[in-house]
Amino acid sequence: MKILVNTKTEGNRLGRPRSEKTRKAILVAAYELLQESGFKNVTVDGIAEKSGVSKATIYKWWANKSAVVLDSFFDASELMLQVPDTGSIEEDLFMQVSNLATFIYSDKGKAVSEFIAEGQFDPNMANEYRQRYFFPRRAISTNIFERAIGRGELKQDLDIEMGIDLIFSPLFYRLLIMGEHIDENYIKKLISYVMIGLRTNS
Amino acid sequence: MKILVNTKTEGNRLGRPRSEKTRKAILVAAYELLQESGFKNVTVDGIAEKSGVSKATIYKWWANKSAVVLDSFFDASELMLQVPDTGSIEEDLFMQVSNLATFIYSDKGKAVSEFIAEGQFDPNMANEYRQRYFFPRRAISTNIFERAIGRGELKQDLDIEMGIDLIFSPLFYRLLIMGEHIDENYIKKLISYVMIGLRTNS
Amino acid sequence: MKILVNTKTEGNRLGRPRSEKTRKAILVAAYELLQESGFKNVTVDGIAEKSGVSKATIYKWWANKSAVVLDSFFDASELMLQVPDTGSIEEDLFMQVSNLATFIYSDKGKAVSEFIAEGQFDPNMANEYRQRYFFPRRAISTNIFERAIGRGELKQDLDIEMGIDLIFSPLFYRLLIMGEHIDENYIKKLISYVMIGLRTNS
Amino acid sequence: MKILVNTKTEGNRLGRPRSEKTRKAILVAAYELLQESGFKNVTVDGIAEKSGVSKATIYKWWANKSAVVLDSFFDASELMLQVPDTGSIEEDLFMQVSNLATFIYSDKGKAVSEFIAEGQFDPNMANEYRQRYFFPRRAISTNIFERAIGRGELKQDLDIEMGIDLIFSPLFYRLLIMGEHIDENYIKKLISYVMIGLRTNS
DNA sequence: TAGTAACCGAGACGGTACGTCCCGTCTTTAC
DNA sequence: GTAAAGACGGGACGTACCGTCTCGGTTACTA
Repeated sequence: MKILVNTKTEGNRLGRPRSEKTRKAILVAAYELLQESGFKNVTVDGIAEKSGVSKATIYKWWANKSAVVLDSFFDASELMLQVPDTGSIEEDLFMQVSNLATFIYSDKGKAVSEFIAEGQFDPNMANEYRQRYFFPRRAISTNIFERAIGRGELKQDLDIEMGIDLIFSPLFYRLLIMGEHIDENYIKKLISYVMIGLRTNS
Repeated sequence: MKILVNTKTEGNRLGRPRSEKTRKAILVAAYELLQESGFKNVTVDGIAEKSGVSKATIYKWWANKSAVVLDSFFDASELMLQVPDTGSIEEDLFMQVSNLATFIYSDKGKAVSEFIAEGQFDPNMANEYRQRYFFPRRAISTNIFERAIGRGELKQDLDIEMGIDLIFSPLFYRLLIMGEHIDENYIKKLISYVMIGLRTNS
Repeated sequence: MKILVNTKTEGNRLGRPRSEKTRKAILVAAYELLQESGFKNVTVDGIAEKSGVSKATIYKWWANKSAVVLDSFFDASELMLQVPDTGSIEEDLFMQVSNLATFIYSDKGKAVSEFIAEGQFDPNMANEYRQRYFFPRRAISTNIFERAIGRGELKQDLDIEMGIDLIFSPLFYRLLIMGEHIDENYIKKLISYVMIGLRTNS
Repeated sequence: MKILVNTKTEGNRLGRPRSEKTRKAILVAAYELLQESGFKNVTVDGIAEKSGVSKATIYKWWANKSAVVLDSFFDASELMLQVPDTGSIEEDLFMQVSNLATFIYSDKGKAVSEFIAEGQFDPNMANEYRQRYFFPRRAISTNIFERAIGRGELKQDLDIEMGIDLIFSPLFYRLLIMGEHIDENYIKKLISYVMIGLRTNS
């Protein structure tokens, strides 16, 4: 499931092997700069200086600034995705959405909206974070919905993809377009509204 | 309702008045470049050259590139917002959402996602397009919802803001994050799912 | 006779005029760096930093490092070319050659051999210093020879170009290829040897 | 007389001996690149790739790019220096100078001026080509002059070094500074002019 | 015939400079 | 005062080549 930006098939043994220390130094520097200054203000020169690595080395392994920074983000987020399983679809979804919301509004999470923004101008980047960030999260939600269907809580013929869209998209709409935070009440109400339409008896 | 980027004009009377021809030339050039090359590839030098206007003049009236280009977009979209009123909430919403979707996926509309993207790095810009683009559209939706409540179609105590979020946010989620188009069937199904939760009898 | 690298026809009046201060700052910085570090170690970044001018400005007016540095050299050498006229061809030539030798072996003059060197890889540069440095000097020598012919000292049908070559080329041969200095005795002996072949009665 | 760049070999016996095949491959590749692209455009990476040898190996045996390329030049020029002996100083010198001129203006010989150029910035290199290229040639000229003195053609107390300078330096002056070719007539005239000054009866 | 020292290919790496691009500001003259 | 023309400082970009290094693997003397 995890798609890496660059590893160049580990099986190569010819020549001097890539320095793990260097790779890590780059990612750490990139991530720190991202936290300090935000995506727009991170520069490759800056990463090079901070990490003590030459620009050429950075450009050898990553296509451009976006690629390094994105990679540094995933490298830093040791992202044990939790799979909520409380027995109630509302509970499960609430946990997942509010965890996500908490992260997205946190210092560490503010990069997410910057990545989405940059992704509008850089299709490769967009594809990358979709694969590495959003798809794994949607997979968990799919699981949550499937279990709920199995328990008879939700319609048998439910369009799960749309269910997920309904639950998560307001979060990003508020974040990206309205520029507003949402709170727990909003999430609870949202879930309760949506669930009515998805239930067995509706 | 319409908020302009720059007018400051009103009360000034001394000296040569601002040339309307120049203003228009800038906006037209900016808009054409936006269509041709996308937001990122528009440059102020480019606008100046294409319009035969000096850069100083552009910077005199607009704060930066984003401001001109955004303004050119609104100047070009002679945007008579239509207020659907079919007597059915589903019909009204379907019209509004599918119009919006059609636009957003069109050549002219692709700028919207670029503006949202740039807005993540430029709060002023974000505020600007919110005021000029999104709030007017939400106002119409509010009207649609209020009429439906009045007709008894929807709950009396409905949280209209959240209703609007539920209907519109999947469109942008798919656009900005999933990078996918949505079709009429998606919109219809979406509205039908959501409406169940908002109806009087639910 | 003087051929300038770049002035772009003084008659232009539109737009902000080129800053003489900036031009001078660049040339001064370039010349100082040339003296301090030698041609190879001069960098455009260095000139930019030392002069407080942006690299873009430098590259706007000069094609590359060589062009600026060469220009700075001529700008610094306020080169009142002296035309010796002692009444004796030997005296005249001795003055000219030993002046040249003194300069070429001085700190300021060591750039000349670096320019010639660089000229082997950059035909434009070679042409430039030929026009600005060598041709004017040869013109003076031509004058010296012509006067001597007029006085009857030298053959009427003398190949003046070759005469000049014979007098000056050993200087550069010793400088560029043998890497040796020549002294006054060498010059005197050289002139006396050559003159025998060029005299009327030979 | 022949001074090699690197041999250091002599006394070593332990370990794997240096591969002659590798040495030759490097020199051949370097020389071909020199011919194709000129000195400035030869890169060590290029030599390594073309020869199938690693950069480290190149740097193990030569100090830098200049050293390899210069060495490749001498390796390629199987330079049986001919010693003209026609019985006439004019004839002997004409043969030597015109041979040199022909070479210097040929494709293979254009490297000479590039070496001289590079030598201005790299004293080691300058010393190297002086020892390997110019001194052997001057030795032959010395021989020619000495024989002529022995035959009574030239002055007994002739400054031979200066005689050689006078004959050869115009060739390089024209090549390096004027950027011009010289032809047979030039050489003949040059020799006849110079000889007058050097003869017994002058 | 086994050790071992030196050789060698592959290629990663730090460093330094390059020349380009675009931003937003400033400085002229012309209207 | 408005405007065109265009010079300018700043700052980042991505590229190129240098010379050094670190691996794994090879080769041929010497014990």
